[in-house]
Amino acid sequence: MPEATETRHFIQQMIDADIERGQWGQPGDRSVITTRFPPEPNGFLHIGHAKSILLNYGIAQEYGGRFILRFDDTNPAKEEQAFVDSIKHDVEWLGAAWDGEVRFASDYFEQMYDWAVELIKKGLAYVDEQPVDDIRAQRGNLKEPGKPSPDRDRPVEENLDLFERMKNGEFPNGAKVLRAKIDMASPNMNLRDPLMYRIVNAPHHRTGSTWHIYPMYDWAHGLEDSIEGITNSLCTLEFEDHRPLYDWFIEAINKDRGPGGQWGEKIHHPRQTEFSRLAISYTNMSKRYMKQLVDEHHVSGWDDPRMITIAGFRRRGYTARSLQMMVEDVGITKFNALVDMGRVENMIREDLNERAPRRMAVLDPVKLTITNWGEHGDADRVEMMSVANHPQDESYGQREIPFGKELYIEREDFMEDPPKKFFRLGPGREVRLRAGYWVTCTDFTKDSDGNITEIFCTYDPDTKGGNNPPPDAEGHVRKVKGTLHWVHAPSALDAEVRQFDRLYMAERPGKKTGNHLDDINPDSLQVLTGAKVEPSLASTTGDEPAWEDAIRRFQFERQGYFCIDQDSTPQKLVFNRTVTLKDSWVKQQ
RNA sequence: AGCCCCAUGGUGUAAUGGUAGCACAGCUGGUUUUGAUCCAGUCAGUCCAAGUUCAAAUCUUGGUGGGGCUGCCA
Repeated sequence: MPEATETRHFIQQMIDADIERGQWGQPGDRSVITTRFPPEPNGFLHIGHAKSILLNYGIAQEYGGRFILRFDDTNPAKEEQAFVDSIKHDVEWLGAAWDGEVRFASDYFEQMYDWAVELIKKGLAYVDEQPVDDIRAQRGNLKEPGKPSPDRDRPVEENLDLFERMKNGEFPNGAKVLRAKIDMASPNMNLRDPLMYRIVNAPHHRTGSTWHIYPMYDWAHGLEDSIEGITNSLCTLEFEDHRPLYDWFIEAINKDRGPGGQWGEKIHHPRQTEFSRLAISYTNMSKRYMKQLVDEHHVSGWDDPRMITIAGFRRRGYTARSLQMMVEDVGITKFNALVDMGRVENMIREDLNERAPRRMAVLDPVKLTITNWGEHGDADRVEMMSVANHPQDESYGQREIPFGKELYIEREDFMEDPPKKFFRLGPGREVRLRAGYWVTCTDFTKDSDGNITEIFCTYDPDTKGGNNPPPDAEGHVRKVKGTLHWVHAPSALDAEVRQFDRLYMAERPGKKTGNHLDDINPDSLQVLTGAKVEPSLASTTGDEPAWEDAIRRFQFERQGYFCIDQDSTPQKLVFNRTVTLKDSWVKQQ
């Protein structure tokens, strides 16, 4: 039934109040709301970024405002065009459509430079020529105030000259910096005369060799937001202490601006609000850790299905919708929460249960031969069985699957000496083969290691389609507890199935020893090369939904959800297990 | 140690001075040609202490616990 009252998180409530008050323009005008996602193009996006992207995009959508994608490319040493492309793809895949062209911080370098000059002229910034270690030592620490730099009171004209020469590339890396003149004794370290520019003589992926100085993040970020008219700068908790600095920079620029002012109009002052970043148990969101996993080949790449990158989730078979649902589920707060990985898995189960067509696949096959198949017709005959593609959704229709004398069933569905609660096959036991027939085990063979090599059954021709047999003379209907999946041996297709488990065994990887590699799960990847799948998987069939990313996903009945991997070819099918089905039998054992 | 932020069932959240609710997980039962899904029921919470108030999860103060801040990274 319909939703109860929709609850609004603290950021929405704040924006509501701002709009009502006319914080950004006419009271009541919702369309002024502008948000942004500002990644640095130095790596792949992860699931934590998805929260930020979807929050910012969702706000813009909700208010009828704008959502901007801006690359924060202020450090030429670490950034690459290739990452720009992967990030755009991931944002798009998530369903967040940005307004107009993609923006780049580097497009604003000239404007930022002019403002820096303005601050120098206002006596609010100075060039510091000290070595980096001296600057660091003077900054003090958490309990001791800093000391002013000997360069702090350098005359304006000299600062202007030096800064221009920095820009022109007259000095080597690290020779000089531009600093804001704020308060070396501030209890907030960010306010102890923070650096605004450093010299970096390196080519930039977009501006080439135009610049020899590059703005520091703290100087640049708020200005980028201001230039783009961002109303709400949403960021994670660790930037809380930086907010006073961002405010200071904007106010410093706005000093003596406005009507009658000598510097022009005041610039826009965005409102920053912090929320907690996403943390998921058994994972780590650190870009550094992820890079190490890739570089040291603990995984196959940034898009390894075990990675929590957006690309990894995508390749694993997660849908954008499941990620959207997850972000919605965890909500927006300032509390440092640790989301259980199980919640994330539940989201993809929920989505795929609804949307994935059903198929049958035997991952670890053992042969099952029906010994009386020839007694009720041609022993070589193949009967086509009709089965629903989705038990809860008739619109998915039915498909025909072959059934015959020789089948494969799952090895774990047979026990030589099964306990009472084992509702599957064992000597003398009868089970239903889904949409096939009921079969009773009459015999089996083993190899010298004790492995089951073949199972022999008789089938009941009165149970075609898996249906109950007719009642006996007294009106009793024979019942069966278990239903097994199977494939027809002669027509089954070979497939490789990659099964993934969590990459880390610890809830918080690296927490105990300080090294996340100590918590790596050695068995996080299991490749099954001998799987047998039903022939309909060979090519796309009409019942498959039009997945927005064209990745084909299925439920393999009684197993889990699987998608076709990018390594798959018509000659060699490769499936990735996205997630298992919930399994109360495993728990019971 | 200084400054900043946070604290509600197992987990994630709601309640904005007036009945502590929802979801997931768990457990019990029902349906079921997937031990899935679905349905019903059930367990379980305001970090501690003092104060303000007719009334406190909510406001105040103090504690406790957790997170963040000492890059020429973002």
